[in-house]
Amino acid sequence: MPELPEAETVAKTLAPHIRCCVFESAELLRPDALHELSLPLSALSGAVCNGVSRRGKLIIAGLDWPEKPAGIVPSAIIFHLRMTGRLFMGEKAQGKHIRCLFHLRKPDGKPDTLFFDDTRTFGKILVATPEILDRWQFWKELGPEPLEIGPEAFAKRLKGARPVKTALMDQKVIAGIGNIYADESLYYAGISPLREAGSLTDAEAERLLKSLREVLLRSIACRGSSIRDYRDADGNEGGFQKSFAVYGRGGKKCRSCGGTLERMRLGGRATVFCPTCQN
DNA sequence: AGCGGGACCTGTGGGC
DNA sequence: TGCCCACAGGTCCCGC
Repeated sequence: MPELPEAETVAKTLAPHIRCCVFESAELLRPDALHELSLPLSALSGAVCNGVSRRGKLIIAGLDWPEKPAGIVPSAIIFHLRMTGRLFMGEKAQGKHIRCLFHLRKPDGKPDTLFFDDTRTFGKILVATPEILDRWQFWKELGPEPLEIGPEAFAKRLKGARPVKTALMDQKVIAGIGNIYADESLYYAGISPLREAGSLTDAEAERLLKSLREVLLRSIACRGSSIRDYRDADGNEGGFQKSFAVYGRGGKKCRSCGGTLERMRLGGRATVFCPTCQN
């Protein structure tokens, strides 16, 4: 799933469920769901969730400590859902791919459980301190947020001989863009995914950033895209998949020129574009 | 240095 | 109906 709009939607829908809840205990059903840099889940006991945010495709549950215990105290739990990770609440385990359970105590004293479910097991949980984040290369190198960066800074980051689509999907260049939103934004910007990243003019880079923002914001408004696995924290599908212009539409008609959309592989990923409208 | 390809997993859908 | 293969929203690692 989870590119930026899906991570944003999960963060938004998860927050009201877990904000102000106490983490009492956790069960790790699949050990490799825990990131190699993570503190053990036992370090969470007594933490209170102070909110849920997002950075790129990462979902971040912030932690407060009403009574600080001795020892190392985590400041956040970071979830990377990768392809098929899901976060949702429930009374008891549901589904056969639950990787981790977090037992919570709500402000009213009632129990609740946060589930981390992940069919393909690529997803990761990181119980982190600021020092751990400082050692996490992926985090340190994560590029700027596409909804915050300005056009000049964005243009400067698009460089090199590699295809512009590959650059867009590089989390070091810009955070949160995956296969869907790379293809969609390049289509709306009228730029071929094969163009050398460094060959874009300032005007083209600005157009690409504008398209990227518009696509991301439209998708966020639809609560993300559900191709197959993705659901928000309430179990609801997104709706933006109904609006795809090119993703998954190889061989179909371009909605702008009526020509046939071309499908190819680029950097190992399925890529769809209009050879007439994008150059 | 930077690229392409494969690996990591499980499930699904299409073609035969 | 059933089998096999290709493919799936993301990163990481290796060799060239």
